[in-house]
Amino acid sequence: MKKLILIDGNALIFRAFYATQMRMTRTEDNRPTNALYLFSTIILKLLQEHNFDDIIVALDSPGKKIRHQEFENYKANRKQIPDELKIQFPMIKEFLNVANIQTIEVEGYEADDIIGSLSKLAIKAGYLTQVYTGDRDLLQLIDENVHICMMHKGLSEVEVFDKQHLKDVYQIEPRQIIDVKSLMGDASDNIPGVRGVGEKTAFDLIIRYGSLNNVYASIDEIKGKLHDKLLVDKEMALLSYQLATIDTKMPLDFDFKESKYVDYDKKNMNVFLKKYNIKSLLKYTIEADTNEVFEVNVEIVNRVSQELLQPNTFVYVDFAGENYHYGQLRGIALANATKCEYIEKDLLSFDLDCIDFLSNEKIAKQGYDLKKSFVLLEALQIYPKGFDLDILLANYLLNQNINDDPMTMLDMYDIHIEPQKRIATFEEYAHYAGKIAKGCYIIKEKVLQKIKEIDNEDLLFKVEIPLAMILKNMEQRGVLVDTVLLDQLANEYENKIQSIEKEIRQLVGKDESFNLNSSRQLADLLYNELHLPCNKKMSTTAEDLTKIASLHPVVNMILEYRKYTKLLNTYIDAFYTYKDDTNRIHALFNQSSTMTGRLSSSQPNLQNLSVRDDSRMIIRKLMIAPQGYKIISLDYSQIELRLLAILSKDETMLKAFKQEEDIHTLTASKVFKVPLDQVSKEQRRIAKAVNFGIVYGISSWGLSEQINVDVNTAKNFIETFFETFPKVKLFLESNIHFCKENGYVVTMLKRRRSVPEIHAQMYQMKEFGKRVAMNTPIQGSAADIIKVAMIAVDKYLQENANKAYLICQIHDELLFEVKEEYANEIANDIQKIMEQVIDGEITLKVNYSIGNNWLEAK
DNA sequence: TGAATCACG
DNA sequence: ACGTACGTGATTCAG
Repeated sequence: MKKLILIDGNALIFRAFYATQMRMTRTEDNRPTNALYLFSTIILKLLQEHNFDDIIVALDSPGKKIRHQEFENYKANRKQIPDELKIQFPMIKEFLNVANIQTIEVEGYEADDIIGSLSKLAIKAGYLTQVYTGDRDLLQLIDENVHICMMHKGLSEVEVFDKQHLKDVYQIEPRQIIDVKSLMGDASDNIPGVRGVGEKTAFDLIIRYGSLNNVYASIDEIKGKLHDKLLVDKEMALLSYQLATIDTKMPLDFDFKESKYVDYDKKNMNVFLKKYNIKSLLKYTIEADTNEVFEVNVEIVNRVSQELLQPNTFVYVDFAGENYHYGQLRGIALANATKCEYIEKDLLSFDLDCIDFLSNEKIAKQGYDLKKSFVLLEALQIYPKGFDLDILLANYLLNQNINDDPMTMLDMYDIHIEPQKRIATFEEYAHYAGKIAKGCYIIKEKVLQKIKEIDNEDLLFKVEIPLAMILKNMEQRGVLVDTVLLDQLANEYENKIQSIEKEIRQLVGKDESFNLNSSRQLADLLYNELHLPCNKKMSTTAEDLTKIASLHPVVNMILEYRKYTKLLNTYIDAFYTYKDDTNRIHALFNQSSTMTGRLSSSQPNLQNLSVRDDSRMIIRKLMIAPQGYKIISLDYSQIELRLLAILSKDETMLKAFKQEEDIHTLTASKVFKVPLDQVSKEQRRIAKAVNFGIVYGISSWGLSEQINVDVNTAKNFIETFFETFPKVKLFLESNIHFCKENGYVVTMLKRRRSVPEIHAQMYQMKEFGKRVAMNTPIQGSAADIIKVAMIAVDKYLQENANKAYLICQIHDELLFEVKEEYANEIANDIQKIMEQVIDGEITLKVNYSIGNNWLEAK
């Protein structure tokens, strides 16, 4: 028989709170967690120690109770929930979510009623139900297949009540609990009962007469004071009967598919417990790590043995530095089914057999992070070839939630390697690298099988892996920096910052102890000392400061100060840090770091150089073309909206793009109901925000915040948008639907992103899941397209060798260094290639420009 | 280490 | 009754 565990959530939460109030536990930022702590302890223990098929936690929903209507005093006596407990409810919900436990709350009903109704449904569905509660009321629900597990004291002891046990203990039938309660009342639930009748008398009466009605039918048999008491409060007793009766016929349409229990993700639970500082429960989550540690016999060799210089050996390049363009590998580890060896880099340089093996195109081999591996090997004049799998990229397609740490990747395949010590000996890190190589060798087929299962072979082998090589070349070439201008700007900004800082300190009378960079201190100054008006939580964002700039001269000075410190600290300094002796910057373009399939850039980030206004944009002038070259920039115009049109097949939107109309103006004309040629600048600006909002997975509240209108106006904009582009609405809805059905969404190239949030219990999480479901197919498809474009362009550049080089990608834009004499021709060709990566009803549009530096090429 | 802030698509 | 736009990375403060 299937077994269902049904938990009276609120009863458990309250008990957990009051039981541990004296030894309060807290998060590091001092939020109380005692109820969360004990609640989690009980649930995790229950999950581990009990066999069951389904589990549900029933919760009270906030708001007016239907029972209030029956008796206005109902629960009026109930104490206010202490604040210390109140703030733990969201944490507990988050816990249940992480624990994969279905929760149920229904507006207007209490947990009791939900449990009552659910237990009846469970009987029909063929379950044996165990209800965990601390509330004796629920004993009335006992049935052949419904047992009540009464939690006592520290909640460690559980007394299981079935019909027989109830009879043994109280000598009554389940339904008679209601009769007893209607006589004795319940102070905490504010059920009045009969004054002067307590537990003992109530039970005696019901045991003797069987029911409340029979008590009154036989009232003449009862003598003395009790007789009078019963008569005086007869009405109260009858009302109490109603109040004490748990509703078992709520209109619930619950599908038990929802409550099937699947084990929670230990990793997520680990993160959760750490977040709330619940150390004592970590044993439930790291058990997997400590259980079985992966051990391999790693031989440290002077020459790699022939057995390993064979097809399908896994090669792991061992590197520990921050940036592989500026550091050297320590060595490489090689593994196959029978052997695992590590060779240090200086010895590798002399191991010609191994070098031949690595460079032999005809011997297939596999690696982890080929981009990084190749850069490191090439620095030793070893030019690897024949690598047909990058297991990092493969794994990235399976799960974007990875960081690029091979240990955590292997963890997911139940290969648990002990983390490396911070200070390790040569033997220790060689051993570690060996284990990774061996682990990767072992999981290789499994990973490929999974790639096949989700039909991602083309994406992996025709897009991501070739792209890795293109990115490698791009990073290696780097971007040339104008050092003369760099020095000049550095000087200028330093001076500016100094003088602004001095002025500010003079103006507000603050010495060095006041830290201008501290937003807290700044907020204190502006809002508490200078009493400038603030709405929200004393925010000092540029946006909010601009609003109050006219009220005090210091505000604009702060904005200037912020601007120049930002430019100096984030950009100028970074360029000094990362430029090599040829004045080139080799930023990283990370291929496995985003959830959507985009690239990201770091060390330094070249994808967020200022563009907003002239004074900031000058940063881009630092990226220059060498003598005899030009910089060309090509960018996709409105790629995400164009994709939205293509993917949704919305006729109006497709037509607009076909006719090269301005999409923001079109939206404005529809939303504001004015002719196309009468759209004002302001209207276009708002329409642009609406269009973006659609791509981000719109909410009327979000849009209203963005464009500073009330929620209803924003709502109207959205509705008009959807009326204008009805298929866009259908498309977005179908994405949500698909996501709910499958738990993931896909892009044009079948790239998957799993969206566990879509099944979350917590409202905000679920809403986030929906927005992700709407946005990722668009943003991710745009990422797919530029990747394909980069591959096509690379092919073209190889055919036109040494004329142009890709140097940067900024999501929808590609930058090239190109020989001056070919600049126009090549820009034209690349434009065509980029535009034609997809063929359909409408083509993509690419704009380009040419200049001596990045600023000019924009 | 996380929050705040600011830079980009 | 909630608390919200999507995707990134770098710097700085404060605990």
